[in-house]
Amino acid sequence: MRKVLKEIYKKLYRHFGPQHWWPGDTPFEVIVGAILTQNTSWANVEKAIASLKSARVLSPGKLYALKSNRLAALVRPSGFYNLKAKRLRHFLNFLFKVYGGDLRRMFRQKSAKLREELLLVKGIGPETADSILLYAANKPIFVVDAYTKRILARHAIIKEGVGYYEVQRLFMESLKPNARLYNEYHALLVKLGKTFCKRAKPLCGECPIGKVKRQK
DNA sequence: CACCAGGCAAGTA
DNA sequence: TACTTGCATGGT
Repeated sequence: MRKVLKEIYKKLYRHFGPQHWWPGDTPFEVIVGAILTQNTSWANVEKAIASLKSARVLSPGKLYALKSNRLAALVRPSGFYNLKAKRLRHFLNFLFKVYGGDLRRMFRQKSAKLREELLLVKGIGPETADSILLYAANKPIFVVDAYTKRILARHAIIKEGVGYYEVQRLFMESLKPNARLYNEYHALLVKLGKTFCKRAKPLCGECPIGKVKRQK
């Protein structure tokens, strides 16, 4: 089992190559993207980020100073705009209250502690918290999503319906704690999922990891 | 037309 | 604990 996940990574990387995921200009942009992308395609998130940039408000202080309805209007292209405006606000409240609005200070916090704090923010669940830790803070925390579970289940590496933390632990106990690796691996799993592992039509025959030896 | 996209909170049982 | 639903839009 320890080796299976490494083998899958190699196959995915050979097949798809590097994904250049989360090309945000700043860590703050990545965090905003992590909240806006919830249940939303990345293309629409980019439109929302672009509108924030053109309004020149894509920084913690500027965003914090916006009225809620103005913020909602700016993030409208990403969908769920009223909800997401609130969620951004909740995060900013936390950031300013606990870390004085200073992201670098926040990232200096121990990742386990920061993770707990992020999960207390309304609108930030496990996947978003881990995305922030990995993609914005560059901490070696593995991000699990629906594709990750589905792909592993299809290859009989896990059972259907296992919890987020079980899957996360599996990755983190099998791989060295390397943020660069976790970053690429998660992105590759999403890529594979979109290509071959949709719910409606499983195409595991053509899947590049289809022939991985499955052990228990 | 149905279904999905890089989820989460709140309500219910 | 484990489901269910609202949240809103744009692409395929």
